[in-house]
Amino acid sequence: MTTPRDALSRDRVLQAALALADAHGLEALSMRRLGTELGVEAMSLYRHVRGKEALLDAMVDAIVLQWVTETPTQTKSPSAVDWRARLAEIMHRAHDTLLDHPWAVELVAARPQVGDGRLRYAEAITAALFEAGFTPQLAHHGLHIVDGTITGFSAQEARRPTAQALGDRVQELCDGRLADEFPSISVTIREHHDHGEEYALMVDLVIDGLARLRDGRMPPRSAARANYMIAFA
Amino acid sequence: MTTPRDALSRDRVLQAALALADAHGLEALSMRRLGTELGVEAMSLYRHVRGKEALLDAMVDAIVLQWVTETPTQTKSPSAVDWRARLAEIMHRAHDTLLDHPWAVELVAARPQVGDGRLRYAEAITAALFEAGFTPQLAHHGLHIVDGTITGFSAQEARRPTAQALGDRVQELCDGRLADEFPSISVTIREHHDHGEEYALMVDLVIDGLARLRDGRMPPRSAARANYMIAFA
DNA sequence: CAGTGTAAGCTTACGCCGTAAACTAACGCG
DNA sequence: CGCGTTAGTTTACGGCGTAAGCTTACACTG
Repeated sequence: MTTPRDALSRDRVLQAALALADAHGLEALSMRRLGTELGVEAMSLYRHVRGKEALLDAMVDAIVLQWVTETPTQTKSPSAVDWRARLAEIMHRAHDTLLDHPWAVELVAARPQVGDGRLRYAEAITAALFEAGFTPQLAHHGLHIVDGTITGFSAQEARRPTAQALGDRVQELCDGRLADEFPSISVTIREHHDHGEEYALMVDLVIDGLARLRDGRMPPRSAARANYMIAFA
Repeated sequence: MTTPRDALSRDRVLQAALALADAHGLEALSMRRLGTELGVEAMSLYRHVRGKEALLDAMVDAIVLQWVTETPTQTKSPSAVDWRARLAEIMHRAHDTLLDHPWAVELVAARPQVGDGRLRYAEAITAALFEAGFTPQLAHHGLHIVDGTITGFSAQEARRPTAQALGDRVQELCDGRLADEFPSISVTIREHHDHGEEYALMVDLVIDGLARLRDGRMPPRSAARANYMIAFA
């Protein structure tokens, strides 16, 4: 009925979904609209995708995959660079990717589905830690620490612009009207703020912390959790 | 028509929404069902809540508020304890709260709305950092670092059980069937794993990093981002 | 006490959504 | 040619959020 050129395919559906989310946000991504965008009825999509949930999972995985796939201009092999640089690169790449696709933030946070992208991402981080001499146990922790940093901090970065747009109270804070109730943030909210620099700070903090962990250079445990548990159990 | 006892109110709606999400997950929370749960028609809820979005915002704020409100048994004033302990307490409390309400994870990640809860939460962290001698600039960074850690790492913890349940590939990994493609994680995936201990590790890492930041004890910047930007710009 | 304003809750309705099931039309291949 | 297979369509169902208008019951006033 149609030439092979414009035939649907799983990949074409996925790409269109990514494009639609990029252009109009996640809430605009409906099967019906996605079909329209592809010049096709909504139900046709189900030939190539199990359902919307599966599509969202695939979208997340496509994003995560970008965190670790090298661009064509990239020449050095991963093992050729210092593990610190390798981890920093992954974290910064994730950061930039999420800034480009802010809709992905909530999906990454909400959908733990394990796809090829996430596996390769986890493998890249763990391999870097192994090369740096981490024990399997610590490498495991390290993966979660790096992952948590990305999907938390870099996610927070990605949603920050929206935060300012919607903040009704934020304006009051800036005006100093809430200085009595919230004295500390009334001061800091006026701080100049370079998002990129702040994220770089966090990346360095985490990588440095990992190195100290590996070398047993962490100070004695604060036991704060134990205190907390006693106080609030 | 009804006695004041069972009259609706904004708070009753909010509490019912929290209970419904706790019991059956976020996807079960619809205005119609929430109404039914309260013995009322869906449209009645709109007398007390602007709409579903506003309700979700209120739910997030209620959760975040729990991260910094003291329980009745709590006696020490915040300033009476070490800033490290104070931060650790907030982070652990957030962790535990999110474990109790896993549906909140994606909401916290996706909804940057500033409500009273978030303001008091931000104030508590920033105040602790000020007491520890942080400059406003560094306190601002510190707030975002702590916040990012919570909403990323602790969120990741909260969704982990679901991850295992849905992981089709994870089983293959454990069986070693993917050892060629993913050698590193094939090793680490079998690591014993105490979530609480790992989170405590991260909390200590962050707090220690903040202290080093304050004291100017961070190693020279890795410049990894600069390299990355040159390589991939 | 009747009369009335007002707020709480209800009814109806509209346009979306995801998708199950059955249908049709084109192609590949014997 | 015939026929299974596959891609895409049609129709339909139940559910969603919520706009608009209606009913009811109470709180006051005169």
